[in-house]
Amino acid sequence: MIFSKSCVYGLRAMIYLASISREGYVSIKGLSEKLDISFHFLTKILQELTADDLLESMKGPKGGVRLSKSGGEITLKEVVKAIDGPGIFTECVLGLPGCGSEKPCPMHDMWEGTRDKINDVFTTTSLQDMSKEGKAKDLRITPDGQFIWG
Amino acid sequence: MIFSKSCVYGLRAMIYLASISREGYVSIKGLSEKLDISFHFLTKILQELTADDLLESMKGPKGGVRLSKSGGEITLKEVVKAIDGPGIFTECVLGLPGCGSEKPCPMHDMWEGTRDKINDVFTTTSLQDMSKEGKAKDLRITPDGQFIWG
DNA sequence: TATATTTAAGATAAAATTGTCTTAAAACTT
DNA sequence: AAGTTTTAAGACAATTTTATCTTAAATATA
Ligand code: FES
Ligand code: FES
Repeated sequence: MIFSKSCVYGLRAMIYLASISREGYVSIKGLSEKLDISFHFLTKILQELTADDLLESMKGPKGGVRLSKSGGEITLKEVVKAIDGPGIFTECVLGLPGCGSEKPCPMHDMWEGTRDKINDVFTTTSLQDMSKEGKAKDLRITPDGQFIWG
Repeated sequence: MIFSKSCVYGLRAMIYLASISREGYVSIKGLSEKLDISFHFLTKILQELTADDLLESMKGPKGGVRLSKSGGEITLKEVVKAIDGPGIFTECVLGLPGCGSEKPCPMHDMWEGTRDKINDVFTTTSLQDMSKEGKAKDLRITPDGQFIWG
């Protein structure tokens, strides 16, 4: 798997949040049921996104989370970086420290272009792009496919 | 990290093996010292590659491992598949089962092209390509940079 | 103010990955 | 044939990731 499970769960949640109104907060409990993710685990992941200012949270009744800015202003890269860190966009594919800075590894040249492509597509794609795509074509964001947009 | 540590160690070892003669076997002990990888851990990884017929092994004095075919005939993809499995070349980036086969996920279209690029570059690059590159330019394949080609 | 709801934070547990150690089996050397 | 070297295999341990559970803090509502 290219991303950690935490990261995948975070992406699913963020794409869903981008598909709904940002008026008011969405409870994590409700989110976890809708997306079929463990409530406590999802809570932790969303806390990371809140700490990274991609989400705003509110305690108490009527509390929950919501995107801190419009879905069109949040890139997939921001979400991945907040959860898995920037590694996939920057690290040496052979795990050597300081990719490119000093002597690179043999795979550097073949990998750099691919990594740039990954970086480009995650930088230029927003949560809104994904939620529009998913909603328009009624695509899956849960394994069982029971998820319903809107 | 895009690949597991096992996979990275396996790639480093295979690239090095492609840089030397296939006459005779190379002891894993010597390999592990040269590459600065735990002997027992490396042994396990190379066993997977042997089971996958990318390496041949021989027990006893003068024993060790060697590439089962020339470095030009083994692709990076084969090595990755043997250790980490085919996931990165085939799986849904959102972790959903059966990417593309039934309803895809919202990220499918943006990801498929990128994944194809990863697949292409790992399919068209051989161990020999990497060992030639590394040897010609004296590049690193260990973190400390103490590794010496040849 | 008291109570219920909900996130925050951190302790704990389970599972997967990474790493080490021991014993067995095979092949060479003497 | 006996002893040494080396991979094979699997038990064991440490670490990281994933998941659960408990308590605290904040907010709304009655
Ligand atoms: S140094 Fe290895 S990918 Fe850049
Ligand atoms: S279905 Fe998600 S990437 Fe193909």
